[in-house]
Amino acid sequence: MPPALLSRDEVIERLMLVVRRAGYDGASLAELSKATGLGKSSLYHHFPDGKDDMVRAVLDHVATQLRERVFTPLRAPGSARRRVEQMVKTLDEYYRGGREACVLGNLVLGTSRTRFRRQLRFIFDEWITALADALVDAGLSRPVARARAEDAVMRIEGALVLAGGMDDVALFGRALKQMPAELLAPSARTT
Amino acid sequence: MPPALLSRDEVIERLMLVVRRAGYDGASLAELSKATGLGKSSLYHHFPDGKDDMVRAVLDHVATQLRERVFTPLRAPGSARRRVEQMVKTLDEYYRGGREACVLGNLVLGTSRTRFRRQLRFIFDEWITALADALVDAGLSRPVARARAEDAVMRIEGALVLAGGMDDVALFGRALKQMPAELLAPSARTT
DNA sequence: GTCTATAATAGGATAGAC
DNA sequence: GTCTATCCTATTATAGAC
Repeated sequence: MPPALLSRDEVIERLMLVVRRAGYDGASLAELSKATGLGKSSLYHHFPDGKDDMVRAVLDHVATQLRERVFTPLRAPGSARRRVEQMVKTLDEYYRGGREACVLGNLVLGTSRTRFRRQLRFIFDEWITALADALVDAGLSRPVARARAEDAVMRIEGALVLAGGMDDVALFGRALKQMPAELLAPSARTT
Repeated sequence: MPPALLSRDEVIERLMLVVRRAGYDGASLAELSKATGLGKSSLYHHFPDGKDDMVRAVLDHVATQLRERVFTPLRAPGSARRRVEQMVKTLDEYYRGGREACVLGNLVLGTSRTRFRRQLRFIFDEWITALADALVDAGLSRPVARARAEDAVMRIEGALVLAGGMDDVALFGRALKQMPAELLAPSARTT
């Protein structure tokens, strides 16, 4: 936002890095200020409603990024398996192999869930729907595809929590690795 | 702790209810005081190091409860399937069908992960190990049992996050329901 | 073992100069 | 659009009476 300094997107990107590490309750204005290089007053200039505004912007930004980097590629031409593998690769990079937490998960927990309910719900639903669409392309029935997509998002969130709790990023890597096969297995018993 | 009022365990139980809803960063002394009916000074009397002490006590309490209600039953005599189903039932009650968050997950996220690293890691590991032992009893190889147990804990944590984020507890119910079958399926492709 | 009172600090937010 | 200075409230923590 400052002419010659960071663009609005860059500012929001830095806010996002704080929020995904500390969550809503743990992200202080002091930290957000430090991370962006903007004084508190400058932050209020760009985000008049304070932290809530900033986090809303972060969620908008995350939604946009997910659309560009995950949802749209999931609907691109090419084999469904390729597209799912691409999603896994992108997530592995975004979460730095399990070392970084999820903004969404961090906002669901703590005291902030109700504050951002609509946005959170919408993003999760978009994600699940995009993934389910790819699985339908791969020949699965709509209900099976939806159930598996929900399961995949669950696992990703859970894998990040467990990898953080066990201090073992390998858990996240393994969960990601087996994801394409489990999502695309011929429909039978797995719901 | 107060003679004639709440026992120490009851106090800690109430602290736990606050922590699992608000997390470390979102749990203020004012709330913890209100939830226990003890003034701030009384809380400091029982937990001299303040919030950190309280949360450590909460984690000890959670570990004890899990041992009594989950880990020990997982190793009791009887069919492995029964024992896994019992775990699922207990978890469903504890998390109130997905309406309540997980203390552990809430402490992994936010800024508190490093503070309670050891305890978190230990509890998750105990849980996974107890579940894996039951699966070995059911005839699975040790590595398959371990991998599936990790996957189950992941799913539980992820299901709570996603159910919270989507505001749809049915997601949690479904995840739990299919858990016994997935854990106990004959070993083949599912790792 | 609990309380009231109080201190000390951090957090969120605003005013006004530049 | 950013800054310094300031305000107010909440938060953590302690002192000391009962």
